[in-house]
Amino acid sequence: MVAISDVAARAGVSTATVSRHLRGQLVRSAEAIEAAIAELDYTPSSVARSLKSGVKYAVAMVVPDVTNPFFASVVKGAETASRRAQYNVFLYNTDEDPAREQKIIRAVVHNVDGIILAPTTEHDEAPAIARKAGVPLVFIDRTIATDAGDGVDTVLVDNTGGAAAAARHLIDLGHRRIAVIAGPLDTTPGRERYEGVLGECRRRRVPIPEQYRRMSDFREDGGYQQMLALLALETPPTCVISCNNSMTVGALKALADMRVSVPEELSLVGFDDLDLAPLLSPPLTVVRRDAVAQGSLAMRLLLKRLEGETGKARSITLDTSLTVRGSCAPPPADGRPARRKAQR
Amino acid sequence: MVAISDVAARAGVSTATVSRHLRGQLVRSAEAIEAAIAELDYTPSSVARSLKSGVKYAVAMVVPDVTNPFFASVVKGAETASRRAQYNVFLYNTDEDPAREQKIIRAVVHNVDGIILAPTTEHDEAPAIARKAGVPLVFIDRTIATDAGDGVDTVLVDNTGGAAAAARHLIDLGHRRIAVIAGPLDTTPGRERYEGVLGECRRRRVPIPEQYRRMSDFREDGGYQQMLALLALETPPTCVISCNNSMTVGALKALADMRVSVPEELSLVGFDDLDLAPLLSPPLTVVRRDAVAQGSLAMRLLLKRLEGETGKARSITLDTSLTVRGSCAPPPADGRPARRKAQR
DNA sequence: TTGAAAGCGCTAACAC
DNA sequence: GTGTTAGCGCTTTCAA
Repeated sequence: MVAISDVAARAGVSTATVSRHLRGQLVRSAEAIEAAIAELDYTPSSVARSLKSGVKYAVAMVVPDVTNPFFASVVKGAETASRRAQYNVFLYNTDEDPAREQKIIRAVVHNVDGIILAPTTEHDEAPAIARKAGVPLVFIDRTIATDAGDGVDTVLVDNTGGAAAAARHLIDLGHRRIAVIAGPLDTTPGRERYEGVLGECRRRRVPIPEQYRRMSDFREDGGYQQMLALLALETPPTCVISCNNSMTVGALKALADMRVSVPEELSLVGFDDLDLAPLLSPPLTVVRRDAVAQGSLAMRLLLKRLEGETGKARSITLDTSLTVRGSCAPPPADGRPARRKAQR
Repeated sequence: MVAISDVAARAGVSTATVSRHLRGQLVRSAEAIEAAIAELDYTPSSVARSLKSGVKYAVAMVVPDVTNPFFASVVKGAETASRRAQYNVFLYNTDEDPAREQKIIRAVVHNVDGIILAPTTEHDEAPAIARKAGVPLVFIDRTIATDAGDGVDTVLVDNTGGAAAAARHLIDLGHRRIAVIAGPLDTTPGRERYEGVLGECRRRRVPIPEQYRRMSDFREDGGYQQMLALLALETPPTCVISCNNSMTVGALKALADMRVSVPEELSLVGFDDLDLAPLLSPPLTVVRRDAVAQGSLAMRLLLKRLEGETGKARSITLDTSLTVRGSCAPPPADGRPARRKAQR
C-alpha cells in the first residue's frame, strides 16, 4: 500500500505539505506532489483519515427488506442523494425483526456518521442508542410513538389521507361492506392507514364490523390468508383495502385462486404501487407515493445534520395520491358477492 | 468517545490486556474488564482496528440498479450471507453507466476488503483496478470478455440454456416467426441470451430475420419501443422473447396499448420472473433463476477469499428453468397476427 | 509556506 | 499472563 509518506518522499517534501495540498491549501510544490501522486497511484486511506477526524463518510440505511419495491426505491433515492456529499451507504435488512434491528443499530452506531432507519416497531430503542452515541438518526416511512423519537428527523407520507381517499372512493362507488387488511398496528403506516380507513368510514357512517378488520403483517402470505378468510365469511365484503404492496400481491393471488372476478364481484384498492399494477386485469387501483423522493429527502436531511445543522427535528410528510385504474366498481347488485369454494 | 484506555484505567490493567480479552484470550482480570466495559458502554472503534489490521469488514456491492427486482434479490442474498462473517455491505448503483462504475470502483477499492460487481460492459476495467489494489473481486450475473477477467470469481446463470429453452418452447408450439428483444450485446446476459435464442433457432432451422432482431438496453422504455417497432412491421412476428424483466414490462405495456391479445395474437416469453407475473392475464411464461442464491453465493465466494483462500478463480453457473404459464400458444392460423393501429 | 512531532484507538511483538 | 512500546496513515498544532 502506498502511503502519504511515500508521496512526500518522492516529491521531496514533508507529509504535512502533502496533506495540506490534499486538503486544497496552496503549497509551492503542488506540481511535484501531483506528479508523485500520479506515478504512485496514491489514494488517501479513508481509514486513517477517519481515525484522525472522526468522520467516516458512511451512512447506514436500515430497512425491513430491499426486496420490497418500495424500500428498493427508497434506498435508490438515498444512495443517489448521498453522492453529492461523497458519502457511502451501508445497507441492512431487518426482516421486520426488532431484535435484529437492535443488533444492527448497536453494531453500526460507532462506525457510521449517520443512520436512516425504517423502525420495526413504534417502541423502538434506536433513538436512545443513536443519541447516546451522538449519531444523527433519520426515520423514514415510520416513526415511533413515544417521545424517545424527539429530536429525530422524520420523512413520512400522508398515510391517513391516502387510506381515507381509498375508503372515500369505495364509499362513493356505493360500497357499504368495506374490509381492510391492515399491517401491524405498532407500526406507523400500519396504524395510520388502518385509522385512515376507519376514520373515513366512521365519518361517512359506514361502520366496519369487527370481522372485516383483518390484522396482518405486511407480508404476502399474510395478505393471502386474510383475503381467504374474508372470502370465507358468511357475508363477505364487497370491497377490500389492502394496506401495503406485499399483502396486495397475496390478496390478488387469493382472489385468483378462488376465481373471484375483480371488480365485478369484489373491488380492491392497494396501498403502494407496483410495476405491473397497470398491466393486471383489471389494472389495479392504488394509493401511490414517491418512494425515491422519500429516500432522497431522508438522505438530504441527514447530510444537513452531518454538515452541522442544529435546531429541532423536522418532520416532513409527503403527499399520497389515489391512482384510479380498473379494480373498483359499484358493489354487485345481488348483494351476495365473492363467496366461493376453493378450486384446484 | 470511550476508548480502550478508559476501560483499561477503570479495570486497573493495561490496554493490551483489555485488547487480549476482547480477542478472546484468557486473562485474569476478565471480570473487572467486563464490568468496566459495561459501565462505560464501550465499543471498540472499528476504524482504529482497521488502521492496525488492514481489515475493514466492509464489502462493496456494485449493481446497475437496486430498483430492478433481480438485483434487489441479489443484494438481499449477499447482505444476508455477509452477516455470518460480520461483514458490512456498501451499496452502489451504476445506472449502467461505465464511467460512473469506474469512478465508484476507484473510490471504493481502498476502503473495502472486497467487491461484488455486475460489470456494466464486457470490456470493464474494474479487474485491473482491483488487482492493482489487491482487493478480491467477484463478478455477479455478468463477466467480461477479455482475459482481464482471469482471476476473478464469477457467479453466472445459464443464460444460453435458458434462452434456448424459451426458443424451443415457442418452436415446439409451431412458431416460425420468432422475434427477440435483446439487451446490450457487450454484456454477458445480453449477448448470451441473444445467442441462446439464435443458436436454438438455427439448430431447428427457424432462422430469425434481421428485422426480428431488436437491439435494446435492458430498460423498460427500450422494451416498449422495440415491441412497438415489431408490431408495426409489414409481417410481424407471431411470438417474442424479451431478454430481461424491465424490457418485458415495457413490452407488455406496448402490447396493452396496442390492444394485442396474448397469447391469441402473439406469444411472449420473458427472461427473469416478476412478482406479479403469475397474476397477469394471461400469466406470463418466463425463464426463472434464483437471484437470492446468486447473491448469497457471490458473497460466500468473496468471504472465502477474504479468509485467505487462494487458488485459481472459480466460475459457477447456476441453472435456469422455463416456467410455463399462459402467455404462449400456437401461432394464429390466419398467419396475420398482431398488426394494429395505435389507440388512445 | 513549511517541517517536526504528537496523537487519533487499537494491536502485536517483545520482554518480563 | 501481563505491561511496555512501537506504529498503522493521516491531520494538525507549534515553531521556524
